[in-house]
Amino acid sequence: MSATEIRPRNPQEPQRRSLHQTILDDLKGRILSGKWPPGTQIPFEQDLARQFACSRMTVNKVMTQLAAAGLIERRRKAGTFVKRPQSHTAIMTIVDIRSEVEALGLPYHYEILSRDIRMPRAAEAERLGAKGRILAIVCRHFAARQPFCFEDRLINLELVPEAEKEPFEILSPGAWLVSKVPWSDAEYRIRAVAADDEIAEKLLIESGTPCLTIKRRTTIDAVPVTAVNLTYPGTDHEVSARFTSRAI
Amino acid sequence: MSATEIRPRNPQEPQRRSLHQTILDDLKGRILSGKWPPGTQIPFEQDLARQFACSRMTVNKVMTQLAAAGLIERRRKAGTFVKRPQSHTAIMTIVDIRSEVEALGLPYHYEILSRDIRMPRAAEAERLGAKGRILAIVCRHFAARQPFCFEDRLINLELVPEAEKEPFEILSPGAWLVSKVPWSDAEYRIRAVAADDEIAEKLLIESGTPCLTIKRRTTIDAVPVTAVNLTYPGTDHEVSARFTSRAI
DNA sequence: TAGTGGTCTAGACCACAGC
DNA sequence: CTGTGGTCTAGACCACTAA
Repeated sequence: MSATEIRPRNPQEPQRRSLHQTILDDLKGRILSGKWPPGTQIPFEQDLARQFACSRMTVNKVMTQLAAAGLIERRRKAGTFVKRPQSHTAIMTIVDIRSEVEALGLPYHYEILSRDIRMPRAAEAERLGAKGRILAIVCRHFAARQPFCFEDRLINLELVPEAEKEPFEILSPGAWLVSKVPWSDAEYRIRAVAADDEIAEKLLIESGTPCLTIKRRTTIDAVPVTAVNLTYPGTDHEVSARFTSRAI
Repeated sequence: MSATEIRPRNPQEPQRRSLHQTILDDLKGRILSGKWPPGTQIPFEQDLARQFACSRMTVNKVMTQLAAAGLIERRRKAGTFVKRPQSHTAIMTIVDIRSEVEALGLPYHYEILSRDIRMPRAAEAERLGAKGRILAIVCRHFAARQPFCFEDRLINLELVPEAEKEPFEILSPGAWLVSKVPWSDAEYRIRAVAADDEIAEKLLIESGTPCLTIKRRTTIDAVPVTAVNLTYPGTDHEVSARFTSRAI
């Protein structure tokens, strides 16, 4: 009879999660973990359907979601590829207004003030949200020979052990991390502060000058990657952000 | 023959947009426009399938997307309903730290300092992004009898004409707008400033005190709704934001 | 218990971009 | 021209829950 045809799913597999979710989690995991770095070609729908023993429609639904989420890019005939994430700066941007005014080609450099590998102190462990070994870096960024940002960063060495050997000569720690961990979540806390003596000295301003501080904590799948405090001197720096009630 | 059965789509309708997109835009439009306010029950999948002359699977795909986007909420047996948007404060929160410290139940009030209906000046038209009549409101918010926010707001009367008659006695302009226009997009620009004389007077602080300013512009489908400048005195106020590399 | 959403299929046609 | 993604269907079974 056609009874067996009517029940296409295998009844002896109760499957807690939906097939959707299983496939989605699988593919998403490979992308977020970096196992499939940006540019990687993802198998064709037909192949995936065979691998997961399901219909192409089911795979297609997952791929549609991944594409809508911006994790992959699809082109007819060519195939499907892991997308390079638009960095957070696309939606959350630190604008240096003097830089804007002086247009392009401002000479930029930065210097590392200190670099330390250690177990975190209690406050640092709380700040980062992890208790394992950390890399603590303090540095200054300059634009047009003027200091424009003081950076105090903790990096979770258990998640990013390569950071231990990295000299950060070419890329600043932030830029290097973005290249290493392209997909991540971030929490921001922004406030105005009056410069204390240390900050004032480092940023060549007077104590009490208004500054903008940004505390950012970055995680990937809820695992802390890095925690950074950025201090921008004076009133010429601006954070811009954009929130959309979800594009579809 | 079964040839006609093999081609279920009507060939004389070339349809530029996919059926997906058409249905999605339709439903999305009714939700965003407020024609279907939060809580409204959306027709059942079967009914929608009949209305749009398509299969339930097609409708289901759209509904799944709307649900993933947070615009609707679905419950088995009960049906599908327009969701009340979690306000932007859920992802972008202005934290008053003294309020947190003093826990719940701080006495709150606010006062309107000025209220003006007029055509916008050039700078205001640019700030709002619209040239029609505006309602300009200046007000102060207090917590525990201390001023904690100075607000300077423009409202686009062409989009929200009801604001003209609204006394804002119960709800502050911001809260009132959220109730009127639940779904909107927002751009933020945040910076540290030194209080000028006017701000210092209004917030009962000394000139030059660091303050946090937030400029927010709110749009709905790219049409400006309101532009507001918020100034928080001192260093005890914090903006927190959260960015996720897109949840799926 | 009945009815809704949730999932899945096997197959079909189409549009488009690489080859 | 070939193969990929894009779309759509008619129907099936399942899971949950409100009534």
